[in-house]
Amino acid sequence: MTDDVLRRAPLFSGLDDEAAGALDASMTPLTLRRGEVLFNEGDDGNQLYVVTDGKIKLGRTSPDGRENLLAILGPSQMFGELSFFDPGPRSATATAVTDVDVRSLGHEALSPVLREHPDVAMALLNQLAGRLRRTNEVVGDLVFSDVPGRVAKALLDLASRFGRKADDGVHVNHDLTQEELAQLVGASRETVNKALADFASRGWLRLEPRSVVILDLERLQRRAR
Amino acid sequence: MTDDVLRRAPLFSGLDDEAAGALDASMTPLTLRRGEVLFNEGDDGNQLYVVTDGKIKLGRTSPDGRENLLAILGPSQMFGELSFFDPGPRSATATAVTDVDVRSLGHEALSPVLREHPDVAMALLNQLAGRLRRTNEVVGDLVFSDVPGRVAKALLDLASRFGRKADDGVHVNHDLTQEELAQLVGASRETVNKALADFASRGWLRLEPRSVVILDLERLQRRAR
DNA sequence: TCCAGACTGTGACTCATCTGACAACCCGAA
DNA sequence: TTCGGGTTGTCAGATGAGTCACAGTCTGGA
Repeated sequence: MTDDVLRRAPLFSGLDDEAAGALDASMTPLTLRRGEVLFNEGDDGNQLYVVTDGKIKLGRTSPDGRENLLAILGPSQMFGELSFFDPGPRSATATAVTDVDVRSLGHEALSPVLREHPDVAMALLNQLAGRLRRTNEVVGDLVFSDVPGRVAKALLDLASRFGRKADDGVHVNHDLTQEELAQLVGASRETVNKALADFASRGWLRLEPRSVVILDLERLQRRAR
Repeated sequence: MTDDVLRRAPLFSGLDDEAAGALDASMTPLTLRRGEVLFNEGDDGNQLYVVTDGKIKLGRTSPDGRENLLAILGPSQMFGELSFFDPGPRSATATAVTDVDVRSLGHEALSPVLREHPDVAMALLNQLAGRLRRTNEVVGDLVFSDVPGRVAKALLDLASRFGRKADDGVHVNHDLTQEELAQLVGASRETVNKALADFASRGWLRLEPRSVVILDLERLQRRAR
């Protein structure tokens, strides 16, 4: 049920059922098709969103048109908070990677909640701190790791969030093209393709369209460091 | 007065004089010499710090010993908040770049303030969101820009925070060795040195030990993009 | 005042990654 | 069933930046 998905969002932690219900009621549901854009880098807007189903990608475009993905977000994850807490134009473009359902929340609706429920503010601080931690990690990876290492790391991250364990390995339906995967790790599609092919030839994983099956988690983890 | 410096910290915005005084009183002052380490990556600890004088660098070390700087912090700036809001080991090492004065604050002292002053929580959310924005920007730069571009950008950032305008240009006493500057932009010392030498030969800036004078802000800005 | 150690400046060599250029493939829509 | 666009797989250069290896310079202590 999408209600469960919502309740699992950090935004709702620390709220009793009544308050959660009230907050939920003030959110607007929204559906997008794969490829549709929710908002663009540079847009105004202070809505905050929670994914209830599907995946969203957050990306930035360089002056010369190349693209870089900051994150892939799945159910229960929040985005759009930057312009929400630090008013200003959106710093990234949000695009649907699959068909998606999201809920949006305006500034007016959340502010009173933050005032009355300090726990929610704490949960959000916690959430942002965690996000900052992970982003710092990404910076480190870009500086220290080579492309195959970053690809391995990205696959493991996707696996931990979207993977399903099966007899033959961990099935990761990431829904990303190799082009998108490349933008996510900050490399060219060709180089990422070679890294994937290499992993596959070593028997660490099996490639499928927009999906991989991880066969040897151990080695992939070792390659990621 | 250091009190002014403190009051300018986001932590204190939204507090009336009384509350600010109380919070101030619960902070412990601390002095470090250039090179001294305040805390290490991996340490436990949930203190939050505010710089009152001097500069602190936050850095991470890769498994093979190379180093990467996440930020250079000056007066009024806060750090150590990650382990504060998202309990866990410190994700970076904090080292004094110059002799420094800082104030530290324990979790026990701030929690009640957050509960009673929602404005402070909002200011902190705002602060973290801003930090996240800038870190995302850094990720983009690492992916899109070459080393000279990143060096130019770093110099401009340092100039905006530590620069003093004079007749012959903007004097930026960054107090960083070229090695540190290189770690900040994620490049080798040699490459950074060459970029700086190139900028100097074009007349965009004049090199001084641990300091630069920016002579042509315009061009440097253009090179940064 | 002198020295040692830490910084800065610069070259030659190497290598990972990007670029550009194709061929092969797959799947959905006419 | 066939066509076409969006994918995936590979190759042969080109190149930015890292590493190594010095020499020159500055600076703070003894």
